[in-house]
Amino acid sequence: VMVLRSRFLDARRKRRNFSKQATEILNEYFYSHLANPYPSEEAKEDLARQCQITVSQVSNWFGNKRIRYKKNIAKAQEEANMYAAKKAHAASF
Amino acid sequence: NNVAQLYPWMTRVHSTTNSSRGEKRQRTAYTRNQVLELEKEFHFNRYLTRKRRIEVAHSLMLTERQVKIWFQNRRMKHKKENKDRPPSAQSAQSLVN
DNA sequence: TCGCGTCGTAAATCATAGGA
DNA sequence: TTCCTATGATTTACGACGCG
Repeated sequence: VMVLRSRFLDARRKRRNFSKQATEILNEYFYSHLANPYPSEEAKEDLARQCQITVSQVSNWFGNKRIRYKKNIAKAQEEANMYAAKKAHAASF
Repeated sequence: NNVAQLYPWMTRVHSTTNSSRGEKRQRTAYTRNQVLELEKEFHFNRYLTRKRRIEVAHSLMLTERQVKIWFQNRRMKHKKENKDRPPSAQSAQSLVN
């Protein structure tokens, strides 16, 4: 279909991936709250500060993460196990 | 070993608008013209009267519900733009001295 | 009880970033 | 450079809850 959408005036084009550290912080929170990965407004604000991004971006990240996790449970679980192992290792010190 | 489990949030929640099997929820993409007209209307007034909503819905081939929801979403978008956005004026707030 | 408002999110889709 | 997938943002559509 002719998606001759307004390819102009779209902030999405200036998108930049988050820094590796930011993604790491978000993933650690996500996997350490896997039973209920819905950060409160306050938690989002904390994450936003730590990651140097906006609260909206934190919300977008969690929304995308949840949906994509569901899209491929198997693959996502590998990552989940990885973070669990990492956490366990860190706790052993 | 495998710490990941199937928590309730991981289950589909929207499957279908109603009735029987057939999954896959479809998200209709409004045409450029529909969005253009809706934006014009929004610029005119952020809230629609029942009467105006019916007129707009009919002229754009949308349901009243779709128009109502479009306006609700549009208002939220507007709010977000004027919130996360305005670091314009004075970003000086971190003057802890 | 209706009916429309906000808020937070689901799910699909868009648009580009980034890497082989 | 050319694909192709990963990723962040935006767009429809609801559910939950508030208020008049």
